[in-house]
Amino acid sequence: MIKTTIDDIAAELGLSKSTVSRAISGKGRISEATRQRVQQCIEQYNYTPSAVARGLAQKRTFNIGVVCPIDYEIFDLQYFHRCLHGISDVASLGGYDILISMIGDRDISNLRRVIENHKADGIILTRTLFDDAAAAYLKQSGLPVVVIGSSPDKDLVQVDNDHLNGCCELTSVLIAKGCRKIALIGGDNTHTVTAVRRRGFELAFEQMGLPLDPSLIYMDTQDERAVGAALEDIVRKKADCVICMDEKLTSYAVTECRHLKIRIPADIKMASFYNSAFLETTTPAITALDIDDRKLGAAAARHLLTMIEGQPSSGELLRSYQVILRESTTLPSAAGR
Amino acid sequence: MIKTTIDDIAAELGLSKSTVSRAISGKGRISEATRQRVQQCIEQYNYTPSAVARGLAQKRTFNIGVVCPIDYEIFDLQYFHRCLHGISDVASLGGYDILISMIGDRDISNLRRVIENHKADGIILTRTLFDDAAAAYLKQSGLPVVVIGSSPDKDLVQVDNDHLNGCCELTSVLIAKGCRKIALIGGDNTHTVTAVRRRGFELAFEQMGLPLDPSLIYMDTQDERAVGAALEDIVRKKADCVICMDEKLTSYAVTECRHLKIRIPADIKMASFYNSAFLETTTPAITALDIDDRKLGAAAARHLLTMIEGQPSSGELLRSYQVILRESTTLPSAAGR
DNA sequence: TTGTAAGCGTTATCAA
DNA sequence: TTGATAACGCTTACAA
Repeated sequence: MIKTTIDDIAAELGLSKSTVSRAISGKGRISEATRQRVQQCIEQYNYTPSAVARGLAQKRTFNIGVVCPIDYEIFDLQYFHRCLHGISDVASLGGYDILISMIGDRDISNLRRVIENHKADGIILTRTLFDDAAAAYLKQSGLPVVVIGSSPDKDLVQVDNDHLNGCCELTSVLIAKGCRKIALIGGDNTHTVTAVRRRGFELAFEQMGLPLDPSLIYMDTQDERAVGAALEDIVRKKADCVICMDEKLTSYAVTECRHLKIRIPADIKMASFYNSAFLETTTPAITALDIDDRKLGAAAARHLLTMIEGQPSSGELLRSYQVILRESTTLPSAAGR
Repeated sequence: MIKTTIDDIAAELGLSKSTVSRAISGKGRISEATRQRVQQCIEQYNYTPSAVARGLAQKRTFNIGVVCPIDYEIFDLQYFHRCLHGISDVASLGGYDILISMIGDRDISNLRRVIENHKADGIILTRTLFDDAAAAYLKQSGLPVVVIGSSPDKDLVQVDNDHLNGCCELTSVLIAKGCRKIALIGGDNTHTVTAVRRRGFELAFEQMGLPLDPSLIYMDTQDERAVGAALEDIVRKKADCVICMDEKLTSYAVTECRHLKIRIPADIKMASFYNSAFLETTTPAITALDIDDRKLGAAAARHLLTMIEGQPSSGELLRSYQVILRESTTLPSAAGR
């Protein structure tokens, strides 16, 4: 089963291969008659052009690279998968495929190989860290790069959800519901989004002109134990609400409340700055900020393709979030159920 | 920043590009002296060969395609991610990169594009369905294909964990612990693994020479409601143990038990045919069959690379599973905690 | 509108 | 051991 090439088609039709090429790509003037003939012959012979050859001729690969951190946990994976979905939608529209590079925190060899071998026309980073080895490497590579999330490096094109205003909005809603002593449990300090979420939280208090008790902010609480300790402290301080920065922390907090016999929302209200399926099925369901990760991925891919075409891009801040209110923050009066 | 090519290196060194090519690839006889000179020059100029050009010359892409079902749920994603990790390990050793095709149940256009444009040298399928559109398409494509899991199509090279014996072993352990009325809750009937797991369950009874009550087998219970209904039925029939086929079903079952005030393991024991981090943190921790997905991915990639090199492969059945006993199946006598 | 021919950056064949 | 030279399959000036 030897592959048919553009020469075969040209020979069969008695045309030159440049004519066939033009008929396929639609570039350059071509009579409608021959274009039809070519089209028909192509289908008959089941001819499909080689992307490799085309790539060599056009100095392109028609691949976009997506970096997948090897240390992604179960919760991150859903985010990643949805981003990928959006990226894939846009990429395939442009005739691009997706090349995945799995990288560790320090070992970015898979990414290097892709860049060095010129196997992708651009790269998307689905998260950024402070002191990000991948981001630093990509920057000096000169290839078009889009990061999803906010990178400390403002030279990189960024596509992000407006976490600042989203978190501010959710916090404001809780304040409006009467919460005054709101605690915040924050995760990984090396992730840039952590800082933004904290800022959004603080912003809500500033906008409402309310005092904020800094001792109610718990940062870098990564594991179950840390969350448990924070929660005990929070209860001791008689906070009326606790917000966790992501669904992992929230799940820890819910479990911990169960252990400590703290009732949600009767004893304390709870909310999450990142929604997930888990939060709607748990008892009680948890109020959360919902973000459309697929849109985020699609936007990133769109910007990357633009840059690959040679046009500049300045990134984008998407407003595709919404506050979803659930039982965990119902008012005391309505907490009869 | 114009890319340096093999010609530049050749010119700089006063060699022909074929010599340089040989020095790099190591193929053909070359004096150690020139090989060193070339090596040094390459590093100095920071030259890296174009994979596209090499691909065209060798009629290869150095990509392996991995199919990612778009409908993967949160639980599947962890399995997929670990497979991918193993695939990536082996692929990068062979100088290959990973091309991801996201496909729907029926819409395999992203996969088709990869195949038609000849963008991958082989494909790995991480799951198979009965009546699998992707598998059928790949088969007729003629490209090397490895499926992870057991496909009904025996023409496809399969790499799988030995679910049959694994599930049989877990079931046997439970029987040995004194369980007699063991119920089985099974998931998606369109997934081939579902049938294998059921068979392993039955096998344990046959091997022990014990009767099996078919009415305790609940198949195709996909959602929470179905699991809940099954569980109520199971309790009514006074089963002493229930095995769920995967961690999603198990999580549903645990939640349902909580609602129904059924205590695990005091009232009923519980186990899962697929382990996950979730099962060790839940209360109580759930006995499960642990499978090394990363090894599975690595094995699949190894077989695929072999096939790409032109050698035949007959697949592999890995025994990398282990039964992990946890609280959910402790004996009544020890259930004091 | 179509054809010719020169790339694109490698590898492979065959001489030297 | 090295060097010409012809592929590999496609695109794209430039010519006809």
